[in-house]
Amino acid sequence: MNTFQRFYSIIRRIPKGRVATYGQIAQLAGLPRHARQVGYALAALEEDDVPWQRVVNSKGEISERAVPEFGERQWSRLKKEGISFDKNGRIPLLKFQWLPKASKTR
DNA sequence: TCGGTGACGCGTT
DNA sequence: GAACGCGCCACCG
Repeated sequence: MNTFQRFYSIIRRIPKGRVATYGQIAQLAGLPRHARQVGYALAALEEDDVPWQRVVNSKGEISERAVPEFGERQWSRLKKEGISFDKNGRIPLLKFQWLPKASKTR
């Protein structure tokens, strides 16, 4: 299993209505400080079986990228999952961040 | 092999 | 809080 797939498997565990940060994904994958690689992995993502929209940066914002169109799609998907944004366009992590240990089931 | 780039994050100023 | 600097590493020319 390569690095990317490790990240993908973690991301697939994020429950609907919750979000996780890049750094968090890296840490859960056993690779602390590899947040950047997580972003790179998502950029190279093709499959649609990974809830990439649930991954945001440490400030709770949707990271900017080459094609703004994807950012808007991410925003609408999260909105549809019940996640709300504050007036700064950020997600209140204290309320929506996924906490693996707190979420039972293994 | 080398250097630039990139969905990032954290400590320092 | 904003601006910097640096660590990290896969990918590409």
